[in-house]
Formats: sequence, structure tokens, C-alpha cells
Amino acid sequence: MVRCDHEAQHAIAAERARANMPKEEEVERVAASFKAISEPSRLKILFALRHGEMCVGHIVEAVGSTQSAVSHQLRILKSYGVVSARRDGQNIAYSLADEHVVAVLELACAHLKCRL
Amino acid sequence: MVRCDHEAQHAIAAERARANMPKEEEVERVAASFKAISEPSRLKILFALRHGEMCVGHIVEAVGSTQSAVSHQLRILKSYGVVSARRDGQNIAYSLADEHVVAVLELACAHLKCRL
DNA sequence: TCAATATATGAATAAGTGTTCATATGATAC
DNA sequence: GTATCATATGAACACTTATTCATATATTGA
Repeated sequence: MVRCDHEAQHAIAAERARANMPKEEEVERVAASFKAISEPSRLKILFALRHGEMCVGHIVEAVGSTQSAVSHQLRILKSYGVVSARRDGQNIAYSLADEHVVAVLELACAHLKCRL
Repeated sequence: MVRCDHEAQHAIAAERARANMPKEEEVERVAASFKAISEPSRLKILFALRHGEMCVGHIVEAVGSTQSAVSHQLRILKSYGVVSARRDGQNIAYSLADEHVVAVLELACAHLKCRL
């Protein structure tokens, strides 16, 4: 039992919040999606892919990291469904999985008042 | 110099990506914002606050964690500007900082096809 | 088949971070 | 001022994770 000066209003909100809290499993799924794009190294890759499909070598050039590091991060991004890959001869071309990813990025930048 | 079967298209994208890559500092700022909401414990707090302002005790009830853990996470959320706090007598009432936060959450859930 | 190129991956190390426990701060009521 | 309640915070520990290095896999061309 919690007592606070706004017990009346807060208690209602708290009760509703508890009743509508998504399952642990679902919370973790959403959190994982954000985690996928919460690392500077991964975010740079996503920023790069906004300009179009690219193979790994070009991504490495665009973000200025190493081949190994980029490859590791691409695997993570792919496993979270944020990017998709297709083989193209000797190369593998990566692109953003869908428009939701772009929308989230742009919304975040709007919030932070930084231009993309 | 990278060679790939779509050199023509990819090289243009890569060049544009490199030219438009936000500063390291800016990338880190965006990444930090996502990191703020990429932890299940913090995400639950945000889900709870969607139902209205609440003081810490009520948040603890809503998310089912400990007072200390919630307080630590609230500090992080606040430092990233995701929630705002106001003292209210003996309590401190927290609420979502702005509508961008809500929008990002809803967009992510749309992407994941989970209802909020 | 062999060499060369592109990409992936396993292991190891280093850095970051969430929770817990104990304690401190700050506000209210007496 | 003192006791009590709400919240914050520091330290320690466990856990996760990003990068590096070395190496493996897979595709292409000769």
C-alpha cells in the first residue's frame, strides 16, 4: 500500500498500468529491438543503409570500422530483423528491413532535434 | 577501393552515406536515447507511465521490481530526457517527457505487431 | 583444382551496466 | 528536534557485449 499526495489519481494509473503491462516476454522483445539500434556502431550502419542497399565492403567504407566488427554487428542487426541480406555473387548486399526502422530513426532524430 | 557486382549503384550509396554520416558525437547521442529505452526494466517503467503520472512507489507496484532498482533506472531515464520529474510533497512524480517518446514506443510495437 | 576475394565466426579480452545491499538525503508530522 | 516515510545513491558483484585477432567458409575466375 503506497501513500502519496496524489493517491487518488496515481493509484488509478498504477492499477491500469499493472493490468495492461505486456507480458515479460513481449517487453523483452521490444527492448531487444531497441537494443539492436542502441549501439553507435550499429546505428552508423543503419544511417548508411538509408542511402540504399550496400555490400559489406561498402558499409565498412561508409562507417569507417573494420570488416570483422561490421560483420559481427550485421549479424546482430539481421537477427533482430532490422536489416535483410541477399547474396549477390561474391558479395552479400544488406538493406534496411522495412520502413518502420526508418520511421523510428527519424522520430528519434526529431526528438533530439538533429537532422538526418 | 571495393569491387562488387553492383559497384555502380553501391558505390554511389556508400559515398553519399559517408558524406552524410552524422558526427560521432551525434550518433552517440541518438544511440544513447535508444539505449535508454532498450532495457526491459526501463521499458516497463515507460509502459507504466503511459497511463499517467506516477510517484516512485506506484511505479514500483506497477512494474513489480524493487524500490532501489526502479530509482536507479528512473535516474537514467531522466538523464536521457525520456521522463521528467516534479517534487510533490514527500513524493516525486514522474511522467513521460514528451509525445515523441510515446510515438517511438508505438511505432516499435507496430513493427513488432504487438499491441500496447 | 587453385588462387583470390568477400564475408563470417570462434575465442579472448576489455568495457559497460543492472541489481542488490546498505546507507544517505529530504520532507512531513508530531 | 525527532521519528517516519519516500526517494536517492555508492559500492560490489554478476552479467552482457563490442572489438580484435586469427581463421574458416563460400564464391568467382583461371
